[in-house]
Amino acid sequence: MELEKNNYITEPGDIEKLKQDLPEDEILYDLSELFRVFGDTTRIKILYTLFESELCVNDIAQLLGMTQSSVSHQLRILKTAKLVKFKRDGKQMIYSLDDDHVRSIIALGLEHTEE
Amino acid sequence: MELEKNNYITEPGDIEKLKQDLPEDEILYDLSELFRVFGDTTRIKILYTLFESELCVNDIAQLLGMTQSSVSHQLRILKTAKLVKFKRDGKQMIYSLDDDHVRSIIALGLEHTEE
DNA sequence: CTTTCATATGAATAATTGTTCATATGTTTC
DNA sequence: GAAACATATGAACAATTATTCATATGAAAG
Repeated sequence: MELEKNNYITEPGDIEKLKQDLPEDEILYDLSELFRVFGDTTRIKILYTLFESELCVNDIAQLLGMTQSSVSHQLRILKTAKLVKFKRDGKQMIYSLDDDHVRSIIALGLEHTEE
Repeated sequence: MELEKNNYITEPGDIEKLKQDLPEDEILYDLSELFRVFGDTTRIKILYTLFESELCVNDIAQLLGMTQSSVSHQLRILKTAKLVKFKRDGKQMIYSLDDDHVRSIIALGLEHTEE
């Protein structure tokens, strides 16, 4: 039988201190939620098509060889995450990137994967 | 009945041109795969704990109130994605962030969510 | 070499999620 | 107002995945 012993690098008190340094659960949840949106091939592809020009739903679907329905579903998720915005033009909805974070986040991701 | 008509913003030929500008499928898949790793609350939390100091598995588990098994499973995914690295110290495995992309990607993500 | 401690891993389960199909909403044209 | 077109949306199904439980590996201590 062992007596009390502590092989940990951190002292037991340190754990408590580190725990307090963590951001609130809600913030970390929102953060992971954002990345989850980027974490799907279809959505990444959609975002990429919008890098160059704004496009309507049908164009995106054709470009990616996907159904209109599937693209529309995914656009909704991208809208909710404020990654794309849209305007109406007659019967069509024209989608475009919402802000420059999209570009920079994807660029950073590429830097990592390309290593 | 309508005659042939084209309401699209893009000309039919443009679609083909845009299609060629898209990166290869594999690159986009790897990219979404990377973000999928960030897209889980547990893994984001683990990464965050490693922002301040390197830690062993048990410390991380205590810090986050999770089981050792669950943390270990997630660490494996983070290892595979080259987001964390580790060294052995006796019986313990000491984990730390693998490169600075982790910090910058998370920082960018926070910028977006905090808006 | 047996026990203990720290971590890893495999299988099973539960929950989440992307796509499809059918249909609804909304706009334009006649 | 009816028909045609563009997009959105709800339900169902299939696939992916995070956690748990049990157990395996591997190191240190006696």
